[in-house]
Amino acid sequence: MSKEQLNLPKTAFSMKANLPSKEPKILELWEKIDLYEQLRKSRKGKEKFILHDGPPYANGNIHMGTALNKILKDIIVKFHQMNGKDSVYVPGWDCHGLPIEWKIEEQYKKSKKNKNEVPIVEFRKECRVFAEKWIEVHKKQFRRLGVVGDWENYYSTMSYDAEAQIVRELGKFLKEGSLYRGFKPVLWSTVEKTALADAEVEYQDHTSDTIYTAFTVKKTDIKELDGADVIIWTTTPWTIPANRALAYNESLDYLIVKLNDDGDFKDKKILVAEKLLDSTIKDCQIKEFKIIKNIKGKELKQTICHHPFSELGFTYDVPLLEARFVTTEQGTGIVHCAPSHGPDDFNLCLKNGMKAIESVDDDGKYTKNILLFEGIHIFKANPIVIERLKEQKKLLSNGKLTHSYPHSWRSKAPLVHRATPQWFISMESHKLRDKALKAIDETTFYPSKGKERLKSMIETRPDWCVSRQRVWGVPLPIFVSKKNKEILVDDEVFENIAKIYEKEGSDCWFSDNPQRFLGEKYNADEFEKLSDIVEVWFDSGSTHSFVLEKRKDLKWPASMYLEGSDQHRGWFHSSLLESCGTRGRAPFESILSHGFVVDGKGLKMSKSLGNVIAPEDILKKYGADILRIWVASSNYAEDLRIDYSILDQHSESYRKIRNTFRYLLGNLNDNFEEIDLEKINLKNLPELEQFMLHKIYTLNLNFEKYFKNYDFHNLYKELLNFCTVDLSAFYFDIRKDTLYCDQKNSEKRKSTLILLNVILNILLKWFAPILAFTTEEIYQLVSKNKKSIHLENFLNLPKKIENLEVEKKWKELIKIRDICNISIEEKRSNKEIGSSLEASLEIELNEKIFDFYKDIDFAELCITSEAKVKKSSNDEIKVSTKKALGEKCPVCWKINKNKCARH
RNA sequence: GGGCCGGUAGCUCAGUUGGUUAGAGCACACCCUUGAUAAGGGUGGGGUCGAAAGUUCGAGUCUUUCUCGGCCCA
Repeated sequence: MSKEQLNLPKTAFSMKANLPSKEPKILELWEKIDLYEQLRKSRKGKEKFILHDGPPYANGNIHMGTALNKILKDIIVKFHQMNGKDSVYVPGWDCHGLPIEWKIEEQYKKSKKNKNEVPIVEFRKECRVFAEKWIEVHKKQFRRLGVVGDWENYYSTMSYDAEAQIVRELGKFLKEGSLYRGFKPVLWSTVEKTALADAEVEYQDHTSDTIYTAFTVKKTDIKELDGADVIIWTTTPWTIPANRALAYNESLDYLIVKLNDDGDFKDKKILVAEKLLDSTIKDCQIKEFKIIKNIKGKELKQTICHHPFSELGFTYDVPLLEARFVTTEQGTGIVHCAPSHGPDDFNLCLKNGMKAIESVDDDGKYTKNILLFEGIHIFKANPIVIERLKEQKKLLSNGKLTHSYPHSWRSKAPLVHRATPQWFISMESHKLRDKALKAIDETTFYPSKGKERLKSMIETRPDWCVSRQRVWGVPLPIFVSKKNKEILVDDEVFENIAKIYEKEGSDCWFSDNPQRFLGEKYNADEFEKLSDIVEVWFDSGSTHSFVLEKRKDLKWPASMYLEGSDQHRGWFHSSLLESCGTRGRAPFESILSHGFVVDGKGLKMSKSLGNVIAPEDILKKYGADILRIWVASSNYAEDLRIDYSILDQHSESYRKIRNTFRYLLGNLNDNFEEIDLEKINLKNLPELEQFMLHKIYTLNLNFEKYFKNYDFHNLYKELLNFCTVDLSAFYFDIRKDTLYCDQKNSEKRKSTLILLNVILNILLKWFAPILAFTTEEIYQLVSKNKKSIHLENFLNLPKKIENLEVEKKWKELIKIRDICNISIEEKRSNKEIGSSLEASLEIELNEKIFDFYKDIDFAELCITSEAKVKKSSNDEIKVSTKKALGEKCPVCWKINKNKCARH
C-alpha cells in the first residue's frame, strides 16, 4: 500500500487565521445576506429576548470599555438567538449634554466666534450634527467587532420622537405632583449671570477675607459648653447671613478653652478642635487661655447655637450637625454651613431637613430672604459682615488669605456657589423610593452583588434634580403663572408640545412664540416659559419609553439591561426611577453589570501611565475573534485585565481551537454531514465513540448551565479544555491510525467519521456566539445552504447518548493510560525509544479488574505497537515498557514481529 | 476622606457547608514526532492562596487590622 492510498487530511481551511483581513470579508457577507433581517425572519413569533442597549455618548472613538460592553451584549444576544428565541438588539446613542456643547464651543474658540452671539437654535443644530457624525463612526466600529443588531434603525435620545416622549414622561411627573421647584447651589458667575459646570472652571489665585467668628451655644448636654462660643473659620464672610448650621466631625477631639485676654472675649469659653488650637490661638493672637475640658466629637450631638446676628433678628436655631467632610487641615474643626452656598452644606442640611433658599439673585445681590442685607452685592458684603460681627462682639479676628479659587473660564471672574431655582422629582411624595426598592427586589442581578449596590444608593439618595441651565438638551416643558407662581399642569399642553416636537424637534422651544405651545386655552402673556433643559440622565432613563414601548419588534420591560458597574449610579439608576415613577415597576427583568477594563497589572488605563490599548490596535494585530475570546474568558464580575501578553495567550488558545477545527475538516475533507443521533444505533459504535458521545452530552449540560448563569469564562474554559484535552490529546490522537490507515469502508473508520461530524457540528454551535467570525468561516466552507451559522440553533442531544457505565470504565482507562505514558516516557528519556509506536507495553492489572478491561486494546489506547495485559494480585497497576521488536509497517508504522495484519 | 467590591502558579480561571500533599488550560523547560507540520504528542518544574494577628483539633475558606487595586461619592 503506497502513501497515496492513505486517507490523509485535506482541507481548504488554513492553519493561519489572518483574522484582520478575513473578518471584514465576513462582515460583507453578513451585509449581503442581510443577516439581521434573516435572524428576525427565522424567529418570527418566537418568544422574545430583549437586551435593551444602554446608549453610549456620541462623542469620540470607542475605547476598550465600550468594546467590552458591546461584545458582551452581542455574545448574550447570539446565545439566546441560537437557543431559539427572537433575540432582538437595537443599538442606541445618548446625544444631548455638556460634553458636546464644549466641543462646539471649542470649535468656536478656534475660529474666534463668541458663543453668546450665536443664536441658541443655530448652536443646537451644530451639536446635533456633531452627534450624528459620531453615531456613524461608532456604528462602523461596533459592527467591526462582529456585533449584529438593527444598525439601520438605531435609536437616539435626540430623535424627534424621543424628545417628544421625554416631554410626555415629564408631564406624568408634573401631573402627579412629584415634580417640584426647589433650590440647589450651583457654581455661578455673577458677571455672566450664568451657571457653570465644573469643567468650565479655572482655578486661579484669589485673595479672600478670612474671619474667626463665634456662635454662642444656646442648648447643650455638656455643662461646660453652656454659654460658650463655638468658633468657626471661613474665607467667605458674605455667606454668614445665610448660615443655618455648623458641622463637626464625631471622630475628632475638641477642647473647651477659657480665654483671659482683655477684649470682647475676656473670660469667655470657646470650642475648637484639639489639633487646631495652636493655629487658632496664633491667628487670633490669644495670649492667655486655659483648657477647661476635653470632649469627644460625638458628645456635640444635640448642641444648638445662636446665629452671631441673633440680636439683629437672625433668631433661628443653628444646630451642630455631624459631617465627615470636616477635617483638621485648617480652620477650627467646626465648619459653618450655608446650604444655599455650598454643595457639602446643601447635602448636610438637606439630610437634616433644612432646604436651601434663594438667598442671592442672578446679579449677586442678597434677596429679600436675607434680613439686613437685601440688595447688597455679595462681593461688597464682606466688610459689612465683618463690621457687624465686631459690633455684636462675635469676631475673634479677621485677615486675608491668598488661595486657589474657582474662576470663570470665559470672563475670569471669581465664582460663587449660589442656590438657584431647580426642578426636583421627589423620592417621597409619591413613594418613589419605596417603589424603586421593591422593583430592585423583583430584578435578577448578574453578578448578585449588583443588587445591594443599587439598593443602597436608592435608599440614601436625595430628590432627583432634573433641571440644568444649559442649552443642548430637551427643554423642560414648564410654564409658570406670573400671577400666582403656580406651575401649569395640563395634559393638552404637554401633548401639544410633544406633537410639535415629533414633527420638528425641540429647537422651536427657544425660537417660537410661547403661545404656539400653550394653544388657545391659555394666554402666553400670563406665563413665564422656562429656559432650563432636562438633565441628560432623564433622557437616557426614558429610553425604555420611546424604544421598548414604542417599537413593535421589542417588548416592555426588557429582558436585560447590561452595562459597566458605574451605571448603578447612572443608567440602571435613572431608568429604574423614571420607570417606577411613571409605570410603577422597573423597565428590566434582569441587570448584568461588568467591571472596568484595566491594564495587565490591574491599574486603570490612562494617557499619563501610557497603558492605554485601543480596540482598533487589537483589531489590526489580532482580529475581533481574539478580542471576543478575551471578553468570554474574563470574569466580568471583577475588573478585566488586558495587555498584549494577555492577548498573546488568548491568541495561542485560539490557534488550538482553530487546529481542532482543521483536524475535523481535514479528515472530513470539508464534507460535513449532519448526523441524526436519534437514528444511530449506539451499540454498533466502538466504546471509545460511545465514551466521546457521553462526554459531549455532559459537556452540553454544563454548557447550558453556564449559559443560564451568563458564566462565560467557565463555559469558554470547558470548551477549550474539551478541544485540547479530550480531543487533540486523546480522541484525535488515538483515531489518527484509523482515519489514515483503515480502509474507507471499515466500520471503525465510519464510526469515527460519524463522531467527527457530530463534533464539528456541536463545536461550531457551541463556539458561534463567541467566535462569531471563525465559526462563520467554517460554516461557509462546509454548509450546504450557505446562509449563516448565526441562523442555526443549538443542538438537542438525545438523552440516550448519556452512558454512565462507559464513562466510569473509561475514566479508569485514562488513568491507566497516564501510567503507561509515564512508563513510555522513562524509555524515551533513556533514548531507548522515540515514538510511542516503538513501545511494547506490559500492563499488570489486579485480577479483580482484569475481566473488566479484557476487551480493551491498550495498544490502540496508548498508541503503541503492542500491549500485553497480565493478571496480578497486586492492587497497584504496574506498567513496564520495552522496545517493540520487528518490522515497521510502511503504512501504519506499527512494529510487528510478523507481517502487519492490516496492511 | 467615606461607602462598596476585589487580590489563589508568569497569564486566564476552579476551589462545594472550614477537613488529606491547593487544581485546570495556556505559557515555560526538556524529550518525541515530521502522515493535524509556522501543527501534533509525552513528561516535568512552578503557589508561605496580598500581609499580620485571632477563632478552631484543623483556615485559601470564618473574624479583626493593615496593604495594594477598582468603582461610586465627597
